[in-house]
Amino acid sequence: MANTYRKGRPVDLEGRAARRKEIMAAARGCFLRKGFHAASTAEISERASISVAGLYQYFPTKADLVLALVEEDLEMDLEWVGVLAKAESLQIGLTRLALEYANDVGCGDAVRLRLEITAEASRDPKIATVFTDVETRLVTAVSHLLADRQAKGEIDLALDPEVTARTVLAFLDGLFGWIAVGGASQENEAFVRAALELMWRGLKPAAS
Amino acid sequence: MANTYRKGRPVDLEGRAARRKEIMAAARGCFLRKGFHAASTAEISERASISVAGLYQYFPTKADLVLALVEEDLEMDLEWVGVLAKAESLQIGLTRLALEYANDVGCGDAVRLRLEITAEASRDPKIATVFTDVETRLVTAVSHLLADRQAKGEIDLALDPEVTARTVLAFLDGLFGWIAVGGASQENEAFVRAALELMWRGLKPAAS
Amino acid sequence: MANTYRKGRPVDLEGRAARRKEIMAAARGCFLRKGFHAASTAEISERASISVAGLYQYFPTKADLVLALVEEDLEMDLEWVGVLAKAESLQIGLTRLALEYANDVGCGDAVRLRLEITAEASRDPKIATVFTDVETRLVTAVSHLLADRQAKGEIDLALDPEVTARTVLAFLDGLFGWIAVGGASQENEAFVRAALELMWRGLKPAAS
Amino acid sequence: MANTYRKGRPVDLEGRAARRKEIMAAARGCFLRKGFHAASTAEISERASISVAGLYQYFPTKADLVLALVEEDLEMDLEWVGVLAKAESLQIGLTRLALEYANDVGCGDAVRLRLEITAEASRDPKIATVFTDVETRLVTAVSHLLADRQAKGEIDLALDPEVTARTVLAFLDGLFGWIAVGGASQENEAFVRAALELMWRGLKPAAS
DNA sequence: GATGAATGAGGCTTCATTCAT
DNA sequence: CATGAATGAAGCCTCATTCAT
Repeated sequence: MANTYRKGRPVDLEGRAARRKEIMAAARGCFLRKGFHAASTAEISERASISVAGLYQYFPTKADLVLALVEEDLEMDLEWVGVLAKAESLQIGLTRLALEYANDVGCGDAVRLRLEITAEASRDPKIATVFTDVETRLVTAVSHLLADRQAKGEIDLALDPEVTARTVLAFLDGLFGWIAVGGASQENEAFVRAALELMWRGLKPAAS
Repeated sequence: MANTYRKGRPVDLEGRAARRKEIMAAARGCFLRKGFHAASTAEISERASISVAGLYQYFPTKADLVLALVEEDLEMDLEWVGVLAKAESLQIGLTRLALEYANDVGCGDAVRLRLEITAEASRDPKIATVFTDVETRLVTAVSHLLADRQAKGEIDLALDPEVTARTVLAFLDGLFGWIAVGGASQENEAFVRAALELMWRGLKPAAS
Repeated sequence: MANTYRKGRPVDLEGRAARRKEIMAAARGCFLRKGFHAASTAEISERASISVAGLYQYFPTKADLVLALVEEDLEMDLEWVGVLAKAESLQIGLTRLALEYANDVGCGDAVRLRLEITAEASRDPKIATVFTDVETRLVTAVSHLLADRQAKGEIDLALDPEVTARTVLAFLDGLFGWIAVGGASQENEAFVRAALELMWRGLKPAAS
Repeated sequence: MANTYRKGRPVDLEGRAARRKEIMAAARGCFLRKGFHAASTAEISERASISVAGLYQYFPTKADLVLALVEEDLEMDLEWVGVLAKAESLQIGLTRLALEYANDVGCGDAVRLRLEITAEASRDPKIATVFTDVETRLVTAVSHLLADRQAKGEIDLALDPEVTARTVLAFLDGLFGWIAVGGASQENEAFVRAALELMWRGLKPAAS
């Protein structure tokens, strides 16, 4: 009945997806330790327990692997916005998220990879496209979030949502960047609190 | 007075230093367009109008060339602090500096190179050392600057100078980073003004 | 009469043979455009609408595929001899055949493939064997043809049939080779006519 | 005085040219035994007693090496024409040249390489260009040669020099091709004599 | 019988670096 | 000091082939 029958060995979609993830995880590790250019396909495939030729059945090019990783990484930012939207207040939610981030070792990795991504985006046009695309969506999402919080009286109504969204995002980028490069120390928590506090003084409605 | 006499042909110290600078300038251009790893010594030496072997008489290793560039680049940050110290007010000086920066094309390059440096610092220990060293000095300098301005009533006395210094530096890093990768557009000026304004709301003394 | 009964699912001999031909046709196209070594099994199997693994069920090795193609190609030469044998006169038949050949685009392909075959025959012993074998048969066939025509007074009786057969074959090889690599132009017809005319002057009985 | 002075180690023009020749000789051997595609740069450089990287200082690409060889090889054909022009009669000169060729082992190699070149010319546009270019020059040269010999009464005046030039060249290509692939046997001499004799019957003035 | 998945071996090319001139 | 020449190691990618499904 079904005409989707195809002769021969059926495609193992699950297996392929899993292997793909494995490769991407391995690649993330390598890129993290060496950067996109210094990490070799041999290294990546070894860490992924696959042959080099096998790797090329999942990603037609090293550049494509990088690109997939970049996309995946950038998409994660959008998830934060969703999390923040559900928080009782933006300040509380943001602080919680930032602290969680500052203390998790894996998150430091994510930030360091982001650094490499940003650097590469300023050279490779394809990566730049993906980068700019996600960035635009991110700004929009945060704009809406801020507008929402303005309506709730958490943020000064005089601030333009979009410009402020960019400002906040830039600020967070800088903040996490400093934490990631300095290495996660115990002082990070104090630093994060102070920095967010300062930002918040700029965001909240002018004292009536 | 001291006997500086030396046998043989005198070394042309000036010439050497000049050539060194030329090489570093050429290297900066290459690293900017390709990154530290993707830029080759052949490429660099060609841009510097020198043979590849000649390059090795000024820098024993490609890594050393990178390091020299990193140091030079980071030192420039310290100069800003000096400039800011002489401004009539920190807010005015900072705004002027930031706008100047946002509009200059060459400065976008500097920021993009900084991105590469930061990314590399998170991997190479030697670069990390230089990086952290300059960072520390920078924090100290900005701390003093802030303390100075606190004394003049420009900044809230409740803020701890050192932590605030880090916060401000992180914020500026994020700000310039966003400008650099987005490409210098005309909207940059509005963005910079808004962002600094927001930061300033957080820094200035609480309305009495 | 003989008991041809066989257990299990009967083999679809026709289907197999057809598929084999398809693969060979696809391979011919690829080898033509890239040569034996540069054409990949992936490319061939794609053109043949079969999986790479599937290809290996028809030909145990790429070399075997090449060999099969070589055999098929060389056998075609023998067919010409048959055609020529039926012509009213050798000169007329040969001219007709040559012109037909020179004007057909597909025949240019055949000649170009023959070039590759000859080149490969000078290296690979297996191909050389097939090549020499067919060549020998060809020479024999043409020898008989020539002897036959000698008897009819079309060709000088002083010429040794075998040596002359080789000469004629070599001449035709050269002729078609020049046409094939030069690309089929309208001048080809004049060239073919002139060349055959010259050859014929050498073959026909000395003016009595 | 001379302003051609250049600092540093002077270029060893002789040495470079010699090395270049060595590499080309090695490449010729490899290409002969395996063909352009099957012969590897590793193999070639080993036979040339140079590192693989070193090879790339003389030829920027394997394709360039092939091209250089093709050019060199094709140019040799033009030299024959010069030799033939000085012969007492075209028939004598050609026979001498052909026999010399048929008996020399190295010449068989040259013909086999020519086969590969012709095959490759039908695919690679660059090689095709060189090929066609030399071919054109060759036809012109032989045309002049034939016209010259026509004036001396050696060749039938009714024959068009250019078309005949192509015919003769095609014939010789075919002839040498058959000799080269069959391997140099003792019967070659008889074959060559008979073939040339046949051709000559077609060329010489009609018996008065 | 036919397909998807996997892989060792190898191909071309480039790189950072050295050494003689 | 500066250049030409050379090279081992490595990088990305492809190939012919096998094997489980």
